[in-house]
Amino acid sequence: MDLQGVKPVRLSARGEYGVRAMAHLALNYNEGPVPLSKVASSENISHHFLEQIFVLLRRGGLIKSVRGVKGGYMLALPPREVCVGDIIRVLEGPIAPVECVSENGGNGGSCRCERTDDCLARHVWEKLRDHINEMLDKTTLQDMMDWKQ
Amino acid sequence: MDLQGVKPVRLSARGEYGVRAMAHLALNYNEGPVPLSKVASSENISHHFLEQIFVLLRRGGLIKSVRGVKGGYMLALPPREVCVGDIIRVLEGPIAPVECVSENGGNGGSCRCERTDDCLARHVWEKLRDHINEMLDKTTLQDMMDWKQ
DNA sequence: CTGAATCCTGAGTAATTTAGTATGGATTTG
DNA sequence: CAAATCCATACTAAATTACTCAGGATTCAG
Repeated sequence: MDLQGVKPVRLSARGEYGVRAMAHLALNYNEGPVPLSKVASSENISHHFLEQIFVLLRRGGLIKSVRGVKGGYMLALPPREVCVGDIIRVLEGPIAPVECVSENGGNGGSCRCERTDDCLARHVWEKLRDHINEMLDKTTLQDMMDWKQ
Repeated sequence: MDLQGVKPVRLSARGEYGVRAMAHLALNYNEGPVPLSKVASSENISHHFLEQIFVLLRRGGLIKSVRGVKGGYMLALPPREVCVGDIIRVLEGPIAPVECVSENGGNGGSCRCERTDDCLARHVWEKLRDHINEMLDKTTLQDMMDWKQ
């Protein structure tokens, strides 16, 4: 068994691109819509793939769109009010290290372990899940811009 | 695009099973080797798949094996000295949310974003990576047993 | 009022990864 | 020697990922 290409606790390209694209929109907040082609080329993301990502972000209420010539996308809220956790959850679903401790998880979903209370590992997964969510929810797009120097 | 089956920041079955199996061995520390079949059946894990996991754990120095009848596996160190982060890294490689901030990553690997310094997202990934590793490195098998009541 | 720039929608797909299975060999104890 | 165990390599079906493809709808400029 090779361990090449095995990467734990990873985001998919959707989440990674999505956060980068949202940061791009944050930098242009209040300057009118930014066309998708602009974001795609400047962030080096496939145009069509980014289109799919923006569909999810729009449906999730994180961005607004303007159609037609001079159209484009813009943040639906000020950068201070959009956190990275929101972006990732909209693009990838609930954040959890294993199914057991996922939102819908518990025991209803496709949990790989049928025990609940007497599972020694469960508490680790819960703590990890909460750590990750808390950190991502505390970090806003504004924070990301402020870190830049 | 459906969001079914999309789960961010997940462990693979290898990591999840591995931690459960190690916890099982921890409960039997200093009581002689535990046969793989015992762990597999009691943890509801495929025998052959768990065999592959134990190969990695042994090569990683986390467990020792005894061959033959009455053989089996046991922790190579006391539960206090084995952390969850070690287990996951042995089974799944370096823990990082995106390639850019992975061990080998930086810019050498297959990073999806070629910018390094001026990437607004980078700092978020670094903080998230450090948060996750720190939490998993602070949690030992002994801690997991102590949490049980 | 037409053409270009944009957003919008759904289907399709090649490559990779995952979570195993299959097969058989090596070692030790009773 | 037989059974229980570990050890090693190769294979594979299903799912997922990261897109591409094809075309439609809307708006603005000239």
